[in-house]
Amino acid sequence: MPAIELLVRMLSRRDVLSEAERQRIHALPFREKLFAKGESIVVSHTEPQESCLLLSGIAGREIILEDGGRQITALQVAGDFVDLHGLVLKRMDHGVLALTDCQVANVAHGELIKLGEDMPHLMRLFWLSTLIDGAIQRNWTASMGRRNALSQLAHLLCELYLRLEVVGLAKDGQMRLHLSQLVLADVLGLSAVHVNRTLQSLRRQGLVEWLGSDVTIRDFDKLAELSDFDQTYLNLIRLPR
Amino acid sequence: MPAIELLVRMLSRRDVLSEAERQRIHALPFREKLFAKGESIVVSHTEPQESCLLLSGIAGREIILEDGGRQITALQVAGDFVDLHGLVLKRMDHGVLALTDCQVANVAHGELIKLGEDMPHLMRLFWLSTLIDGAIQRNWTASMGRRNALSQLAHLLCELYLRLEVVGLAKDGQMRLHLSQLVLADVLGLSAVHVNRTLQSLRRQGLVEWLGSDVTIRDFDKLAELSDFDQTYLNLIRLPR
DNA sequence: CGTCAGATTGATATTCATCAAGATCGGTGG
DNA sequence: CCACCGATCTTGATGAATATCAATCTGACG
Repeated sequence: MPAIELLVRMLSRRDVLSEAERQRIHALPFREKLFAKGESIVVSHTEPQESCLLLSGIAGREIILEDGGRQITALQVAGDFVDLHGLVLKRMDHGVLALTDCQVANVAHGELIKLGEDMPHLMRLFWLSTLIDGAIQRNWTASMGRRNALSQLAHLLCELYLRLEVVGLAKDGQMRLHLSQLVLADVLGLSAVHVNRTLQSLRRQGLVEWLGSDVTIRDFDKLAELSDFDQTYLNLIRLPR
Repeated sequence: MPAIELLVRMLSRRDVLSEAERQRIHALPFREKLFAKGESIVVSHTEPQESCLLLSGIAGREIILEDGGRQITALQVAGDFVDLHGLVLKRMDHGVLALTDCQVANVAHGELIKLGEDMPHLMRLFWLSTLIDGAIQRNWTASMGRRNALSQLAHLLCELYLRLEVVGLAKDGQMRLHLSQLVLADVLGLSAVHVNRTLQSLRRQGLVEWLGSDVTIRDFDKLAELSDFDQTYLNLIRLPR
């Protein structure tokens, strides 16, 4: 599968692509690049000239506070067009970090702008991709503000499961999440210790198994109920946009 | 000032608009509408056919949880293009509520799409507007996750001050925020009681005065320092986008 | 075999929520 | 003009959720 096909797949999940659009996307020139776990994919406060499509691995947007505290504000998985933001925002207000080894395809901003001007519908779909990020973000905000640690973690697992399923990386309740509890803590805004105890609670209730990086959702429905999960926000519907 | 001029002003703060673009925006047909405090501007899970530009007042995006808890995930002020989301996302995953009396200008989606197709640069600026919303959201996430109530509130006040200043609604440290502490609590993900005590602390430190709906920032720099505020994310820079 | 990152555990400290009771304030009807 | 009303703000007391600190344990890997 050519790298860029993942993008077609992600967009096709949300709208119908014409043959011409498909071809233009496949014609996009890109540079493949590898990042080891812990490396910065995009550095905060810089002005990137390319946008990167995540081909494999998990990346996180991070905001580092003055006191050294870190908040991961988003998780990106394969198929996500990480950093379309830079295309329009220019100067990054946050960094993107490889949370596992990551493979990305870099596409020059100029190419994307040209593509968008030629095919407004595709530009709207790129826009859509960032809006879905926004919708996810809103739901994280709701989780952090109004859910307890248990529901918050459960909600995150439901979300990640569905997102990975879309790109074929989750099935039958199973997925790989190579994330340490410390990273999870920075995602949820909790302490690592509390994440540990919260996870144990999910395990004790028989809802989740988490061995190394292999996660098994034992009972998605119960998990969804526990966390008041409503998947509307993931926009997993094919609509004319 | 014609209602739609606010939009021109908001965009001009981020990029240069050509005369042609200006004219096309002014030619946009719109319907003005009033919402009383407490009314829904956009109802969750519906599919709006128009996008609304907020002309005056304050609106909030809200997510209601099963247990009745509410999280306000964003505040919108005059000049904000509330609900451009609906244009591309179609089905709303959240509602927009008038937190004060609000005056809005509704523009049909069809008109916006046409405008965007004719003028790709304008479409990018609409996109930009939603990306700035996203950047703000990210920073709220960081605040909720990693800042204590005091810093979080201080951070919010710095942000609102700058955003209102852009549209001429804040000056010399003063702004009007007709928001109850209960609303503030739902914004910050705290209890109303705790918001009250946190506010008192800001007052005691001589950083903020809050009388009725008149807010005075006594010392913006200290407030910014206290909350580790970095305005990069508001994108208050005129750049070719 | 030693090392190191990550997971786990227990004890204690903080922050924040909850509950319940006044105090205040702006607006409204008589 | 005044009395009253509901909404909002304020305060105190108590409890729950989560953070912090400090060990210990585990498993992968050179």
